[in-house]
Amino acid sequence: MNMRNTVQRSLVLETVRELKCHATADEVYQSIVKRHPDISRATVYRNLNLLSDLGDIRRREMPGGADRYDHQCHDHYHARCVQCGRILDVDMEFIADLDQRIKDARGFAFTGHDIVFRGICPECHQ
Amino acid sequence: MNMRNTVQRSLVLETVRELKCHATADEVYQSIVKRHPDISRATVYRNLNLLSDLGDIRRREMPGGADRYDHQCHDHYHARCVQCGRILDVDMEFIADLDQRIKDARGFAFTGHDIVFRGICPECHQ
DNA sequence: GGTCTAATTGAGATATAATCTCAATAGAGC
DNA sequence: GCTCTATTGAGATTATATCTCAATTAGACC
Repeated sequence: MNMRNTVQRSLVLETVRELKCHATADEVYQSIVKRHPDISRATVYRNLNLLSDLGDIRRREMPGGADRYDHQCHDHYHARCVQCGRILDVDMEFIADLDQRIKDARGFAFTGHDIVFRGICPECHQ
Repeated sequence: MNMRNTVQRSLVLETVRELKCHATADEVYQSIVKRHPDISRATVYRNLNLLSDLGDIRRREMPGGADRYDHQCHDHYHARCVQCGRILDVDMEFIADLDQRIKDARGFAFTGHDIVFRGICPECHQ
């Protein structure tokens, strides 16, 4: 399977990088469609998936909301405002050995973990 | 606003308790509809929300999947099989002071956190 | 540059999760 | 039993994401 460089694929990658953090697929689409009105949502979704698989960007599945796409691929934690849904990076060291603290894995083969803090963001509690 | 005891509300609560752990709204609905074919999905969703607000059950929003409803209301962590989507409880002490380790809260008022481990469950890696 | 071929795209249908609308129903207080 | 209004059922709607398939096009080869 020979991968091709397409205008659309480049646009998706550039846009995720430009939007900096935690853009949803729809935000990426809305941003691209302003300059390229013919791009299809399906193309945006397809390329977000492909670029995530390639490791160029990282998909962050969020509890209670749409998936986010992050130009930062390193492991880090997030906070979500329960009022507006905004996602912020959390400034905290990554706990690499957290799964070692599990007392009984019951045959589960762990590959990673996510921590999402809940709270109210400054904008929301006025 | 006087809350009423309805057959449907009782069924939803009982069913979440019977299904023990992590049932999705659809699983609750499918379970009830066998004996009460006239119940509406909307009623199940409405009551799951109401009972969660009352604290009788607890909603667990899961990254990459439907919300789960838990008869156990205490804080604990979960693991999700990235192949089949199954959710399991994790046997690990709850880290009550985790949000104290955040270096810069940037005005965020934290109310809690969720940890979801990723991995492959025993059934899936055969 | 022209041709070939399969990867990719766009448009729209489909799937899934959840909520909303509104007329009909039925708890609960009297 | 009567009344009031919370609640329900049916179906429409919204949001998120994927799938289908014919048309397009990137890249290889000449």
